[in-house]
Amino acid sequence: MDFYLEIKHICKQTGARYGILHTPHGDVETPMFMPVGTLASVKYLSPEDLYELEAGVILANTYHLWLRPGENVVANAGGIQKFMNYNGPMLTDSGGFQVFSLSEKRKISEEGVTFKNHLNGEKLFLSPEKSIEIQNKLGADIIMSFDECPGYPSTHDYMKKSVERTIRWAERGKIAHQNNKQALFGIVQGGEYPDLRQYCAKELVKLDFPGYSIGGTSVGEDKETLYKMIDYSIKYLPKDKPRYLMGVGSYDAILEGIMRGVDMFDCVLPTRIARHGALMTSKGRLNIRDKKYEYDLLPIDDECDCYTCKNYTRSYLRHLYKCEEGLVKRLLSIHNLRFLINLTKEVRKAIQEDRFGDFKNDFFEKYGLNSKNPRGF
RNA sequence: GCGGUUGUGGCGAAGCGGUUUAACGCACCUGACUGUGACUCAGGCAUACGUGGGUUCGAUCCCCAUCUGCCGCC
Repeated sequence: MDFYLEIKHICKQTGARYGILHTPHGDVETPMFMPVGTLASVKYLSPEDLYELEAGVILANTYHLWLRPGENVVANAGGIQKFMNYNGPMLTDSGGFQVFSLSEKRKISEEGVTFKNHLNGEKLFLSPEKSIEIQNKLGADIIMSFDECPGYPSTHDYMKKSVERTIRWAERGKIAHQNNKQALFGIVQGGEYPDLRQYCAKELVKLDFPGYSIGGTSVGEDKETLYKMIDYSIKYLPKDKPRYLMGVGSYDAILEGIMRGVDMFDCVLPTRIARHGALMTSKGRLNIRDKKYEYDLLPIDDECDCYTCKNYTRSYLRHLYKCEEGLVKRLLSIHNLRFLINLTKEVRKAIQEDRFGDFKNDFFEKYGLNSKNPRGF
């Protein structure tokens, strides 16, 4: 089998997992953070940048690639890795999140979701089978079940119906899945309701997926609720399969997730906020456009080893940002991604040395994160 | 020299006798962004009605003078 998670160590202090995820496009260590490249491109970064970042798995999106350039264009190029010239593991999201994010332009039925194409208004229909068919053609190493991602909060009544449908969709997707080189993950939904999370997780486990995602997260819930969602889901998932927490990229939530047994994270946060001038640093958040950096010749973060921090000053980066020079988006994206990748790297080391609990506490203390100020990013 | 025209916060630009804290853009200063519809969204600052008179219960808005820029003519 080309795809499996090899658990190498479990932290005696916390139970957090260190492992190696084997994929057809190479091995990656977990826990890991996966940059998002929706349209087969991590915005402003080249594959060479991604290699230097040690980015590992890159995400792309079924819905967006379906619309442009179309899955056949990608298949014609030999699959998404060849198409975008990234020789590493990739993952495609199913389009389920777009049911949430494009909620004003869609209608959900048992069969699937009717979308209004956000580019030209054209009516489109995406079903579990269609999503899998597209993902088969895109050819990523890891693909996602087509799920419904309800907003937060949703009523128990609605969530129950939604979860039952998501489970049926997962089963339909599994039946439709034809490419045995791709690992299809089931997605646990159920909002903040423990009974629905349990039900969903158990039903999906019966279908025996090679990995499981925790979805319905990062849709407006607070951090404590997010952590409950993880807890309510993860305890029913098999220990030998990878767990992927979808859409979470703030560093505090990543650490909390890892402590709870999560192996994989993805998020647009580091790249999106970078494009808007906000940076994650070992001293907390920094906004490069702030006037106080006008004459500042220090790097963004003196503890960072990224290309940007090794070569550029805050003063220059601020100048680029203020002048809207495109280069700044690349340089800042590189920094934020490297920050999270380095964080998970340190976490892996801490897990192997059975001190992840201490690491997490130290980190939170250093960043001034506590119950009074629970917010990282 | 004569005629016309213009003059509103750093810049551009509404308003044209009585709902104005005098719009709105840009710039400037901040904040947000969590399976990317995103160089987006939100908020804030600002010694702004050329100057001096006059008409009016009331003038950015009307009249006179003056200064400034622009256009045209001798």
